[in-house]
Amino acid sequence: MRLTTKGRFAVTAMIDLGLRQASGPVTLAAISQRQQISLSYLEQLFGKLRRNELVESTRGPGGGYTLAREAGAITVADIILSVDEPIDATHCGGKENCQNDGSRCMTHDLWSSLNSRMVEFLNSVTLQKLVDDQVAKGLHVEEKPSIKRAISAIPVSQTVRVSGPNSVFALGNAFSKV
Amino acid sequence: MRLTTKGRFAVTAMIDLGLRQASGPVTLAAISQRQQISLSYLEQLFGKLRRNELVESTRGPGGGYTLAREAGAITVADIILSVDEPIDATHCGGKENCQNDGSRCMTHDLWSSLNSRMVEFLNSVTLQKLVDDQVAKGLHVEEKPSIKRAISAIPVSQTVRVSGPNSVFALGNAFSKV
DNA sequence: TACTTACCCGAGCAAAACGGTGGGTTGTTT
DNA sequence: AAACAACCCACCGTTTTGCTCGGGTAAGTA
Repeated sequence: MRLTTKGRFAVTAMIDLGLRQASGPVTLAAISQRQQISLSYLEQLFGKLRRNELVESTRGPGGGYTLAREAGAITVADIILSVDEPIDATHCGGKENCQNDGSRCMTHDLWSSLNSRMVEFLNSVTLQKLVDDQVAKGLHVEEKPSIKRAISAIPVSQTVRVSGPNSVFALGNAFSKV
Repeated sequence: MRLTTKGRFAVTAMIDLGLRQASGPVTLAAISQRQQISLSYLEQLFGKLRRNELVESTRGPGGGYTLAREAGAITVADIILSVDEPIDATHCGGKENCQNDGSRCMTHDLWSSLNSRMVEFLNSVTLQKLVDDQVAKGLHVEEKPSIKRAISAIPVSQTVRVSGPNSVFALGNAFSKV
């Protein structure tokens, strides 16, 4: 379990996806603009997220990404472990060829335990929780309903296509929670 | 809060120090041999640990490092934050110049909250806890009392000097818990 | 004083990872 | 056919990682 900005970008992008996917697939270009992450970098991240079956992709116009399962079933650990493949902090590569003077390489057990506790914790935080937090904060911070206007203004005109199999649920109930 | 092998090495070395400091200052050379970490790399890590007042050093023959306070008052977060100085995962450097289309840069609040939860968790794990775990595992894994023999065999002959102010408590009650 | 030990410090260095760019392809829809 | 957007891959400059080397300095011992 490594924890770098790479994993943070992935979580940020997934939250953005969780916030917007109600109105159909979300394009990486849109996430790139909103979250200020380069498109190609997002492509790399979502390639890994897709191979780890956290997101699903739809090609062609009106396509984009959606969550592969509900946000409540995706944890922060899932996301981070997908893009930040773990590294071994052991010099002996998992084998037991590092005993020197009686105290044999305590690195294994030590990190496997602390690591499992870390994963356990990050597994307790679901994407749904982070999305909810974001919605709550967004409402409290900006008191005027500029968000709702923005949401209802964005999709219709340019970004979202209202016909085709990719946008069946298009609008109407989008962000009904808000 | 970053989490790399650097922080792991630091924690590993600190556990080694916590296990051995009862018999006086522990040299980096000894930790280097036991934990298979290069001496100069350890020097860099312990330089940061000392500047963050987690360890104290004693120079000269018989010198080495000791914990600056009891192991129960040192947390994993203390260690990791000492050697792995944090980095900002925000593109806008703490300011609010990243609002684009209504949803202004949610990275700040998001990561500050998740980050504080991470630190909170790693702050709940003390070095004493890790040392105790290590002692317990060490006793269960190797059933024969080879550890005790090793401990009582090492200091007298070569490594530790029995005179001088650095080794007053030298032996006798060393590792009395074991 | 001379000597040893061991912390201290800085420069440097190969390898890896980070974050990003560019160009091209495949598939879908209009 | 044209537009769109996911997909794929190779490359790239920079930073970080781990580590080495070489010297310097403080504290003890003979």
